[in-house]
Amino acid sequence: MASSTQSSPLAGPTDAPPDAPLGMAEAAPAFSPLYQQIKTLLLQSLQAGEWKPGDTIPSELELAARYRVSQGTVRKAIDELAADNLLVRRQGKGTFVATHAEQHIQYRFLRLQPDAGDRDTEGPAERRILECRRVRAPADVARPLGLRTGEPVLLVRRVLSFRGVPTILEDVWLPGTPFKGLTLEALAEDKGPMYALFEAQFGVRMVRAEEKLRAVAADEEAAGWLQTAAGTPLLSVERLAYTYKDTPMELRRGLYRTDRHHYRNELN
Amino acid sequence: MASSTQSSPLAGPTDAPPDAPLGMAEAAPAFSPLYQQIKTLLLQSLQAGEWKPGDTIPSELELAARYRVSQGTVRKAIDELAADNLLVRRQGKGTFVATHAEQHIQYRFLRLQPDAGDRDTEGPAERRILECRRVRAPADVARPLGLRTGEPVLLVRRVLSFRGVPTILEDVWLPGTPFKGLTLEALAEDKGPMYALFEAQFGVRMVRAEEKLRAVAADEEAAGWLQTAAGTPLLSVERLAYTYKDTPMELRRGLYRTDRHHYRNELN
DNA sequence: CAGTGGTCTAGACCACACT
DNA sequence: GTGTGGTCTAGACCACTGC
Repeated sequence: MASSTQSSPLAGPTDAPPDAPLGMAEAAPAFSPLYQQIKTLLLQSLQAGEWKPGDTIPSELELAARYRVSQGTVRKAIDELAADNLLVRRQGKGTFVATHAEQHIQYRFLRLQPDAGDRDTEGPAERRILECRRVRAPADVARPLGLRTGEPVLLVRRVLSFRGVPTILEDVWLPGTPFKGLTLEALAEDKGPMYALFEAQFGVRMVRAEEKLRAVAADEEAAGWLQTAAGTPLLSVERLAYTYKDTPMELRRGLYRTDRHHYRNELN
Repeated sequence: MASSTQSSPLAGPTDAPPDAPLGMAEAAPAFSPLYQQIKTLLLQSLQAGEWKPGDTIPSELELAARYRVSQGTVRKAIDELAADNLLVRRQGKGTFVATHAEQHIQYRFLRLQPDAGDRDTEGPAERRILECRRVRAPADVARPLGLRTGEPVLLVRRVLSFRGVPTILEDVWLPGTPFKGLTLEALAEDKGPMYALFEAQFGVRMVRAEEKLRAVAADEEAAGWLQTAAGTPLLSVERLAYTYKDTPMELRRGLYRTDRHHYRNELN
């Protein structure tokens, strides 16, 4: 099996045309290893919802049989998906679709931490939804989300508090179509991460995100919500979150108080 | 070879004692796979300077022969080290020790980016060393570096400018012993990343780092160096950088202007 | 061409979880 | 015990680099 260069047991679309011109019209023939093709197929199954967050996917041997490759090959594909946090392996139990719910430690994307000392006594954040409105997307929201200016979007504004201290004020912008039906009530009643609700209610799983940080001065409104003085330095965090296939699905603009907390980052 | 549970072809220190009590005194027997042991050995060779940054390490087959394991096993060990950015694989050429010099895109740890638009015209940073002094470590510097208060450390203060605009003011604290002989002149003459100089001159390779970010107001001194007004919100970035074996080797406290730049982060 | 890393296989066995 | 992921091997062949 491993020999015939690009026989591809699955007639995948990644194959080069069987009679590509020898002159090579443009790009390289784009050799793609078998395990990459498997990875793509698994990704498609995930995206299509064949297996939902929290589900266990078929065993390595099953998948190997389905795709007509060796166990080692599907293993390598799964390894990469697990490295990207799309799948979670659990020895003896199986391989699971990653989820923002019950993800042993919640708030996977929230990098704000209490300063030393308060580590243990912190407890979970108290959430307060200020509003949830359907609006037309301003240009600076539409562009990053890949929408056109004026298309309908949802705007959720909320405040997170720790130990009673309002610490985060954020606006969450969501494209209107995939999140049709999201209400303030649903958000207010929900416990657990917002991204878990997105999975359960709308089948949208956030996979990765990019953040841009700045230091800004609190304006009157922000100062009010965060119970601090206007002009106080705040950490501005703009997050663009993506689903499968690198599709942007959420724009979040937050202001963080950093007098008792800090934003923690690891560099490798 | 793969069978005898823990025969360990290399008599590594990770082996469980051959006659551990069946009652299991305390922790688990700590089963450690072969490839992990190989990884540890490679790490030791790196740390000992057997192969220096930029060097090519022995081929997979050579290492497999040396350690008496299969190629696949050393491959997995190297894979993990490459994932941690300690090694770099180059097909057809070999496996190399990662380096901060010539690392195709420099400043691996600097996350500050020009805002959209200025991307191309930015060019390299202009550096100005303000001072380089030998001092006694204050408590808040000694602790994170794993030193005792009052031990000798080096303090380097510098300003980085982009397109003529002073943007970063930072204090770099280094333990005195490993960096004995570092002078302002050496720093001033050097081009290229500071971490490349550390590798070349002192054999210290920075492997990973942790950063804590905050928004703060510029005091008079910072405002002066950064040519801005006192009270301007600045991004405070405290970085602890580690060498091999998770040894902290540098503490850096920086203030970033974020009016034309932002701190970019990827969440996975 | 030889040498390096990269892919793929087939099969054996180990560690872990559930029943 | 059965089934799952995890480790290890041995060998074949492919892709890339440089002599």
